[in-house]
Amino acid sequence: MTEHQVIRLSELKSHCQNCSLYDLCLPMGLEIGDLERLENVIKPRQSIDKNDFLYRLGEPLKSIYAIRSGSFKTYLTNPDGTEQIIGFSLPGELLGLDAIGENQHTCTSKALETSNVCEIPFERLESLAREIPNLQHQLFRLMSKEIQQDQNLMLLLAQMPAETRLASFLLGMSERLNKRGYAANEFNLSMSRGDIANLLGMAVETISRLLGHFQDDGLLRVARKHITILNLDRLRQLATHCPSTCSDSSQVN
Amino acid sequence: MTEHQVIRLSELKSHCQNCSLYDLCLPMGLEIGDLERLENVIKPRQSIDKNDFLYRLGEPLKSIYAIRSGSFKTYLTNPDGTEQIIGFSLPGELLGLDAIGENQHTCTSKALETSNVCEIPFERLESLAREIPNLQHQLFRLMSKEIQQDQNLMLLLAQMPAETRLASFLLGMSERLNKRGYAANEFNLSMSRGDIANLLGMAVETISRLLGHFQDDGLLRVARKHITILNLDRLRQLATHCPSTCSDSSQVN
DNA sequence: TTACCTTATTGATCTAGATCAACACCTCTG
DNA sequence: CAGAGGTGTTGATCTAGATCAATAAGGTAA
Repeated sequence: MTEHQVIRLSELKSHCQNCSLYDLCLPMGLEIGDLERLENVIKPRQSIDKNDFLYRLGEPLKSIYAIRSGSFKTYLTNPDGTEQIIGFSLPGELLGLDAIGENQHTCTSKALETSNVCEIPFERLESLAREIPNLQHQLFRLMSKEIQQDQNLMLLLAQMPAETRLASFLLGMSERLNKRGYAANEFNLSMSRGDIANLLGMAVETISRLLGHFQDDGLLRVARKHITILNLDRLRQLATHCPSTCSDSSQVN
Repeated sequence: MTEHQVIRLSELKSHCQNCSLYDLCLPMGLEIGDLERLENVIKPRQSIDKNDFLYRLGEPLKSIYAIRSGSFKTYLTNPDGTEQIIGFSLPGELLGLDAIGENQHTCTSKALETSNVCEIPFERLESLAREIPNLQHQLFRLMSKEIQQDQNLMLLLAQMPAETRLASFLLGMSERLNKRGYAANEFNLSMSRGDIANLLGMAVETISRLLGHFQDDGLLRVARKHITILNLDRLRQLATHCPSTCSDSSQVN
């Protein structure tokens, strides 16, 4: 009984300090004292079942969320009811920043698998940010990063051929997962082919075929959702270099 | 002589209070006292010639900019040297927010015509934002809006046919210009066809042809850069409704 | 004014990738 | 474990819009 209570009490508070995602997430760079103040604002982690919504289009902004585990897809719904996925989110990333502008969510976020999030009431975060300069800066930084990410995707969508889009997507997943402590060359995609196709603005069939080609060319091994990258360099070439008439750019970043 | 000095002194300070763009721009919602503090931080307006850069990819973040007059195009440059326009900016809008994440600009901004901007040193703005809650909120709001805008463009690029993209673009320009006090149904495009094509991920020829069709259909009158919208309702239909078979929503899981 | 260059329009082809179609396969449920 | 609905693969066609090509119309500079 007492033990049970102790456990529950301890779970009522987030522990950013012990979190392995610390340096990817909001509290990055905060000092111990400030960190504790932030932890006091963060609500206990919540478990979200697969296919449950974290928030939906039109809901008023209450909180933003930091992903502890699992993954999400975020999408817009256009007038005719079709959805447009605008991104997948991984542990350590913040969700809900879109809502600040209108004070309500402009998109919907749905769990791709059972996931855990830290909930951060926005009003309290905002006032805390005024008191902790680093926190304010961190928030600006994270929003700015999201702008950048979106812009990079726009570039892909506007002018890159399908091959480049998919290579770039896989590379991005690899890098992001790697930052979170997973292997860079072997991972599971939590989203369906349809979701990937939707994000990248192509047909499911094209995704399937390209994965096949990549495999034939010895770039990847594809087993359903499990991807093994066999030739990172060439994948990187495909992702940056556009294959057709791009003379030669010896820029490798 | 004295008169001359007086004039110059008065120009050394921005006057958000008298600015017609007040309620679109950063100072929106600030109280008089706070507004004056912000004005003291803002550097005197600067004139930028056509084709001059406001900032360039890779430059360290010093300031963000509010457009007073004129217009800009902002673009990424990808490895092979081609550019991808990620947006056009109009008076009252803020430029440079992308740079906060990496502390350096991740894109380039170039004047489409002779323009005036207010320069706002970012560090001073950031510290002022800590002292003025409304200003902080306003900054969050504007960044969030930029995220939203980018996401909407992603939707266009990923799944809308060319006709819808262009209709949506024209409608957007009309609405934004209208907010700034210009006529909604008659305006000049300051950017070239090539720039529009690049933004929307299509070929110049397609832009030209579609503008022709829109004109034939009585939607617009096109005279080089001068656009007159003749049938706003139908243009709006084209922009939202996708023209083909949008009967039922194709859901993606 | 002419000469030159950039931007825009228009027509004729071509192709990347969408769509259509058929099938294989998981993974749930009862 | 049979049957059903979702998800993935593969092949055959089709088409929106790119590319190629030629011309026109401004703009700018001498």
